[in-house]
Amino acid sequence: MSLKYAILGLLDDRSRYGYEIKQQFEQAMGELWPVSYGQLYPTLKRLKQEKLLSVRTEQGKKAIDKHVYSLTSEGRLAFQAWLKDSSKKLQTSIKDEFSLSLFFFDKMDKQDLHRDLEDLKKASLRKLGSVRDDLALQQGQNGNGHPSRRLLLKKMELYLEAEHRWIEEIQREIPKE
Amino acid sequence: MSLKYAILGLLDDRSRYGYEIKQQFEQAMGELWPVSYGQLYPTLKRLKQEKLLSVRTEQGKKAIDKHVYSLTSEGRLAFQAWLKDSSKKLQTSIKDEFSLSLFFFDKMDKQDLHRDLEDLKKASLRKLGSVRDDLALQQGQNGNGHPSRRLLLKKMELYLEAEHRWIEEIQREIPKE
DNA sequence: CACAACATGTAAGATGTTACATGATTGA
DNA sequence: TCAATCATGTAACATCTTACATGTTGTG
Repeated sequence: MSLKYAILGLLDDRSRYGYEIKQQFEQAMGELWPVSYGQLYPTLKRLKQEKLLSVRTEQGKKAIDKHVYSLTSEGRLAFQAWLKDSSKKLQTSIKDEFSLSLFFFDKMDKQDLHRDLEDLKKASLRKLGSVRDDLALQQGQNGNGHPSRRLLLKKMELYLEAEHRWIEEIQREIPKE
Repeated sequence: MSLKYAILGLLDDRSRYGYEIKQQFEQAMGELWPVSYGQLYPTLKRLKQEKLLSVRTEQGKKAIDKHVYSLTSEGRLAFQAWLKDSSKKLQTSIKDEFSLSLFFFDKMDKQDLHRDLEDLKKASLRKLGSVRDDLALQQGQNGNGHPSRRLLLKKMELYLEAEHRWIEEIQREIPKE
């Protein structure tokens, strides 16, 4: 349900075609929130069926026609209602494969585990570094980047720090045996 | 792909029936990792088709037969290979509805936003409190609980702290206007 | 000329949730 | 007797990823 409102919101400003929606969203959100065509185009189709969007075909210089989407008034209302709705949640899910594997902690080779932990820690720090670089860049071109990009990057930074701390905690707690 | 290995791992110790798998997993993982029947039973069926599990029907006192699953040797190998595999990732996803809504930050009523932020902060602190209570409990019955439960709770605590910090950062950064 | 970027889409599958459907047993 | 717990499942939907399929236009 998120892509739906991302689309509606982008079209609230002006009409756009599919390719453009993806570019714009990912440019602002960065690598933090990728959108695949395999999801985008079917969603546009569905939103059209739901009468939240209308389409017109633009024959530009290009051979391939662009399908330019606009919000219907119904679509605009739907977006505004969503934006105002206060039930939007932060979804902090901690379910992932590595965490599951800890469930079988006692069956694990402790040396393998500590090797994996080292790798995960390195990966975490690498990501953290690149996020911080991005944040610094954002700060540099002051107020130029999309404000939500800064906030998202900040969120990512805080979460990666938490991840890193957690890994170190596991390293401390689990004997190398 | 996670539930698959949760099932295989639980059956590595001994045979179990579906209901029991769910109970055992959720008891150890707590509310942090719920498993629905709508996913469990189809997955069991699929794993049987993949010949990773075998089934026998147990007619106990109950009228409803229990379907008792055991690992095949293939299943045991699959589990061990997974457990040893070092490519298991930590998946820190920061994509959720609230974060998306920040993308449309400039379209938002700032008072609504600050009200929502207050609510989210309260919800975060509530969850954090209950996680910390659980952790204290875990500490109390020393070494009695499942060790991975402690680690998962700790992870949750760190992530909720990050979430809380992030919310406060947004509150600071975005003018109330 | 080759390759990146532009532009559209479909098909299959992974991974779940929610709601429905059924019925027995146990304890208050 | 009434509710909770035990026990099994299906069906519909939701959300997203990956791989496939096709062809043009601009740039080095």
